Amino acid sequence: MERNRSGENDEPRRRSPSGAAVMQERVTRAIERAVFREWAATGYAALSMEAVARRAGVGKAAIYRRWSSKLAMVSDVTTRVDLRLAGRVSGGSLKEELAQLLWQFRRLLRNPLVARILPDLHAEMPRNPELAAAIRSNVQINRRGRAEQMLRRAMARGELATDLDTDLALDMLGALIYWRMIVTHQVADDAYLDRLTELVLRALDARDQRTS
Amino acid sequence: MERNRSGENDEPRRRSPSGAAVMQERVTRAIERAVFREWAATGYAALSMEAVARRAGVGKAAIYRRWSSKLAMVSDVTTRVDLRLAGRVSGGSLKEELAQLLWQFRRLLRNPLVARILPDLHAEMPRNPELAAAIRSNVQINRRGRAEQMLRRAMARGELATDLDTDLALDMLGALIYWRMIVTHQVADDAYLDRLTELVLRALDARDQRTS
Amino acid sequence: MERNRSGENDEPRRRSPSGAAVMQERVTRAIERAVFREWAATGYAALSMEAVARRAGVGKAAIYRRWSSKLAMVSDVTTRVDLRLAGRVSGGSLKEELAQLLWQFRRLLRNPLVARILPDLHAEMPRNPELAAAIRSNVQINRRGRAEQMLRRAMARGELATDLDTDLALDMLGALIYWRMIVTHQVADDAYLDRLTELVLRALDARDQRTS
Amino acid sequence: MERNRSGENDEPRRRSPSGAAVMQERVTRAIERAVFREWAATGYAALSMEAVARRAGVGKAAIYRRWSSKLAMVSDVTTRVDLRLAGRVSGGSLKEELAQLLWQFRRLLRNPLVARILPDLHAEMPRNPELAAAIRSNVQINRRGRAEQMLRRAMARGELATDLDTDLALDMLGALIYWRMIVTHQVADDAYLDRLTELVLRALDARDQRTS
DNA sequence: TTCTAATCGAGACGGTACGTCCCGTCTTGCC
DNA sequence: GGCAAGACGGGACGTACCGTCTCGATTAGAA
Repeated sequence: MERNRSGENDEPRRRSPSGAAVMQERVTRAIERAVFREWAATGYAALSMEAVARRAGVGKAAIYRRWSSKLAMVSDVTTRVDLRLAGRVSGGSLKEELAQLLWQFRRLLRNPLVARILPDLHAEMPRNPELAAAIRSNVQINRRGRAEQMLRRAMARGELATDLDTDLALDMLGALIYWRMIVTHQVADDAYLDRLTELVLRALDARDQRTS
Repeated sequence: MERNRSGENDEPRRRSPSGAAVMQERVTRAIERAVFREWAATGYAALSMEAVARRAGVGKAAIYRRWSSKLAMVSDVTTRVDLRLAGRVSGGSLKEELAQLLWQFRRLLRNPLVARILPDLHAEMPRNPELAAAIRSNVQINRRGRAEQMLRRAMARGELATDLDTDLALDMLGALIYWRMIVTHQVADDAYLDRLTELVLRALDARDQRTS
Repeated sequence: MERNRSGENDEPRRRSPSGAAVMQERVTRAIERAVFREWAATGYAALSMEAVARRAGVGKAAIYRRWSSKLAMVSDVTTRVDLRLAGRVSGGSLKEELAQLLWQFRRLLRNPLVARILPDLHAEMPRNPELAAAIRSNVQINRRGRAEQMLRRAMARGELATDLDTDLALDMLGALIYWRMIVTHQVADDAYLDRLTELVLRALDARDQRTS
Repeated sequence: MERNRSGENDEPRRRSPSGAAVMQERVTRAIERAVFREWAATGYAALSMEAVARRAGVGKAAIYRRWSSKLAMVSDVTTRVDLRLAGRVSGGSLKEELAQLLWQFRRLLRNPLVARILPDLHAEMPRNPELAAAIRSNVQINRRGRAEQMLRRAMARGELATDLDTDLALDMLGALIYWRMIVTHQVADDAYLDRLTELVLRALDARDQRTS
């Protein structure tokens, strides 16, 4: 497992433009790029701050000035991926919206970086309350909020009972794909998602309003 | 993140019994215990052989004599734990058996060592094919097998349709509790398990045969 | 043979002065002191880099950054000590200068560090050409040179024959005290040095010029 | 620096002859042979008990049953060499006996094993009182005693003054050769020994009785 | 001749040190 | 004041020996 040697950094090192706080931004970008490259090359556990700094052509201090630890850096960088990969959910029926949600989630989990860092984050959470809080507020609530809105819209349309067990319903939307892809590492192809959609609708006792 | 200091090992160090080749067995046990405790405390990536040796009151060589690497040690030791914690499932109806299964799974995940080790394991699997294979064959298949037998018994009793989507059904049995307890760290109290039981039965389109 | 335990280092660890690149110099000094202390306590063969680092309150890397091996460190550090301990020799007569030389040498050998390090050095020399060369050029030639000048001055004054066997004479000046103090570990008190002075003068066939 | 591998021992391993306490003797011999071979191959510092045991085809316990440490083993084995190399001193005159003594000493110090282990012993003595006592009683007193008898014979013959400073005289006999060969590593050829003989006689104020 | 005690080779035991790498912090001098 | 560079103390890596201890087999001398 060969690492970078001195001078093998990927950044062009043009200091001259001499703008202002432009440099800091450039440094940040260079670090982010380096994190992704190193991560892909070595995996999370073997990802060393030294290698990231070397690859980015940056001092270690510049990294620690921005993030307090490898995990913090990595989870922050990851968050950007998450947001970029998330999309809007809208459609005429619960079934359509549900399918969009599941497909989006699958797309997210198919991103190799996400698939590798998510379990790391979940594993670290019980050992690291601050991280846990950050993840919960930034990622889960966000995602859960969007799913909840979808359910509420379906209730408003009469597709779902208004006394639905929302809590449990929301768990179902994330749990099965995560379990399938991250925990048991089985395939989750289109057919599986179709079957899963039907299962969820059945479990939620959904009624199709359009055909009535 | 506090580690052991010199002399803080957990083993009583009684050499005197002096029986036979008992010592080697005792050393092995001490190492296994230490692996679990260290793992729970620091996580897989930060699990150091030195800390394990220190905690077990053992020389590093004694560990390397048994396993060639951290991975080998960890995947060997891991395969022992699940079997010990698993129980039997039997009862008159699908609902009863399902409840037993869910309660057992919750008991397993409430074990702090397991709760901390499992996500680490899943995080490590995609980076480590050998470990993944070991886990899959020793743990998951075993557990999935027991759940599948439960479903088959219910089919035989007429509680489930014989064309049931078993694959998806099995996912449901593990996914939600795991998601709830390990991924999102929400509470999974008795009421939640009750609601979950009902949800699963509804999703599987189960029919209660006793009342007919 | 007790070694240092954690925290028992001899250095006060005051980082605050914060002057300039003073730190590197301070670290170097601390290592040198530690080398001498450890050497005297355990001998060259048992001198471990870890013990030196511990005693100096320094990381091992700080040592290896300065010297590539134990030998390099030791032979470099050694060459500094002799010069500091040497003194001037001057006086009206050969007898007086000779006495000064012997007393100086005794003072050197009475330094416990020197008394323990010198024989180690001589023991190591035949096994280690580089060390031998370093010692020879830095220490022995220096010392021998000063003694030779003393003899030449005595010749100029007519106290010694000009065809004196200088080689042998120089051996005599060092050999007996070393043998007495280092090899056989007998006492070398003032009376002994007086008797030795007379013996040397007799062996060299010296003539006192002042009384003529 | 290649060492022995398992099975590469030099001893034929014939247990069958089944004599009596013959085995212990055979083991002892095998160890001694192995010590010399290893020593020659690696030097004292790198001489490991494991390698000696391996080379001798013997368990480590068999060595430690005989000697308490590497140094004890080595100095014991060395002693046998010393005794074998020592000879008698006898002749008609002090000059002749003195020459014999010096030549014998040179022969001893020319033995590479002796030349390497003697300084090790002297270096270890101040750190190891037991070893010091053993060396002093077994080696030095022995040797010093033989030299003293030579001086007494010379006094009886009238070649030396009866009020001779014996202490100092004895030092001279050992000091210069040791200094020359072991400490400064200069050559000590026949011419040097001749000159040294003359120097000693002059220092002792010896009178040749045969020509008078 | 049988039994008991000692010794054998083998190798596991708890340790220490090796020289290297990386951690996260701190210092320096350039820009 | 942020930057890159890199030294700092620290700790873990996997290996080699240390000196001790345990093992079952072999050998010893006394009963």
